[in-house]
Amino acid sequence: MDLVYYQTFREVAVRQSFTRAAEQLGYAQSSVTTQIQKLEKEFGVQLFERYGRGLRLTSAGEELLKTVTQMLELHQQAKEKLARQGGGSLTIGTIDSLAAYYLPPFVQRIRQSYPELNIRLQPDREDRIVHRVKEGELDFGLMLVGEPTDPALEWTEIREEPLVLVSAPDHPLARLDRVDLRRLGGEEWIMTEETCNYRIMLEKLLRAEGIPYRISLEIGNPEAVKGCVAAGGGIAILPRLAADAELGRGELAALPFSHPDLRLSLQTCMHPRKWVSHAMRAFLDSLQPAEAAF
Amino acid sequence: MDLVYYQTFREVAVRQSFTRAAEQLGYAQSSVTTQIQKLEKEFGVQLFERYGRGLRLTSAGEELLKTVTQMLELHQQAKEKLARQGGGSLTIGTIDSLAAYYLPPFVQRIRQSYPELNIRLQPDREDRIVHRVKEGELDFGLMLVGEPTDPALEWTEIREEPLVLVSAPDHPLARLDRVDLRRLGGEEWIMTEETCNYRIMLEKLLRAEGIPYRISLEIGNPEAVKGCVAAGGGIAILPRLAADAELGRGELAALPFSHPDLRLSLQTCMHPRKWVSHAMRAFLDSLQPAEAAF
DNA sequence: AATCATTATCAATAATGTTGATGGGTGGTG
DNA sequence: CACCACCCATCAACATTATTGATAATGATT
Repeated sequence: MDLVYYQTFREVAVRQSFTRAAEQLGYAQSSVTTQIQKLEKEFGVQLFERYGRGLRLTSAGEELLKTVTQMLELHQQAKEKLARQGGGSLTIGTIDSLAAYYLPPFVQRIRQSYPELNIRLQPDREDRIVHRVKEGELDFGLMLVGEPTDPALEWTEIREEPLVLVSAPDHPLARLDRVDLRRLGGEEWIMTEETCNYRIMLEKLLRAEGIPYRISLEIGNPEAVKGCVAAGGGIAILPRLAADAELGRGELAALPFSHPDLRLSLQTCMHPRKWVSHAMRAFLDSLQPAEAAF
Repeated sequence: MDLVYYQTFREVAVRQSFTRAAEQLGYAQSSVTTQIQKLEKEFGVQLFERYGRGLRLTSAGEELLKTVTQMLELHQQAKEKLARQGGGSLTIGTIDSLAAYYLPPFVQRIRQSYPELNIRLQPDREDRIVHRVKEGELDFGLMLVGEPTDPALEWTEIREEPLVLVSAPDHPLARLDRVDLRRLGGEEWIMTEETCNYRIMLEKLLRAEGIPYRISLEIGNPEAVKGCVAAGGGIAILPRLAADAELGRGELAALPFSHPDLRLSLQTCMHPRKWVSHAMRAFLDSLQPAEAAF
């Protein structure tokens, strides 16, 4: 049963006239008759009593009118809702550091623009995020990578994100003017999980250069890593944004070290055929640094 | 937008597959594709993300699914409701006497069979009932008539209803063995309204026979008529069912009078093209005395 | 009885829905 | 890596359904 029939039915009921309903809706009068007949056949009851001077809903018709009004209402609401794309949900997979130190302001902003939006921020390991984006469980992923890790996904760089080596403020290395790669030999490391991109990058570099190292502690949580480093448990590599606060407060020291191969960037990844809702588009755009007008 | 599209959409969403939804609904797979595309065009959003290994609702799709489920639910309910014809209303116009002494048991019975039915019992004058039945304001009328008063309506006789002349128990006429027409000359009458059918019949008869009479009191309410008669205010004509209780208790006396022209019958009247709901049909049938099986 | 206003009917036409064949993409397998 | 199995998209032919204008039928009004 077509919804336009219901609309016609309602119009006829309201105007108490086939003719005027037809005019109103831009139909020929005969079409209205046909449509109402279809409805009456569908439901197996008469909906109107056709008297000479006018129409009257039968009691069955009155019942149907109630339902039809609700249905048209629902349809209208659905249309508006989907058009605005205000509702719905946005499921983002990201890593702890970004969830804690990068995303909050953006999330707050999108919540203001789309109050009905249901946002899920799911911290996870990078490899799982990539997998879940491919499966469609996540609308998109946001993480720190050197290079896109999966060519089947669509990667967009937002900005470069510096890495820092951190130690306790009283660590011997922290007193040097410059720390070069070889000076790191033999240090005790506190590392994030094996799946962590920048850990992978660091290990690769150390191995390539033949620098000996020992991972005395592996912790999946960057907060805990910082705590252990501050307590003198070893040195660690972290995205600068994850350590900024502690560095500022002098709870951690940033080693004067840099290496061209340790370049990380903040990137989003999504399925190449992902359908992007208004809200998601807005969110993604908000992540992009403003570009110069031209 | 056809409701079958919504059904298809729901099926696809549930089965996570165009192909299986098509099988389930008896469509070709291409039809399902087309239908979903129509929906996506209608709402201007993508409803499914087509990944290689399966489908996934977009957040817009999830929103729509909620609405669609409600709409299909509503439609289903409406269909059942109208098929049962359980709900709806039944508006009956009738006269006081019948509303008070005849209809109650039938009304109770139909309320049990159709608990959702909204019954309105509207006491009114006979002429107004006929008018309102013609206008469609009433589903049908039930009244006492000698002959159908309006040929434009469809009249159905339920049974004959005797009329009785009543007086106070101590009235001189009440002591006679038989009262014939002429003995009524000069009596004081308490009458119902001018529009009352049996009053009209009586007056016509009295005039035709040249019997003098005086209407000392005209009361639209049969209860009040009985009260005034019992108080010795005069004699009155009433349907027997309206006086039965008082006659049994000896509060009123039935004069031993009868006349072949004073014949009344209980009849329903309705518009000839009235659409009769299940409930109304059942009610009308219940009024009819059981017929001999044959 | 004639007129007015309204709904119903009907056949022609327009619009829409459905289908089977086919193409293209994806993921799993040897 | 090529192959297969699976799935959705596309397309043109076809089937079905909706719409229309003309006209008939009906009931109310005068």
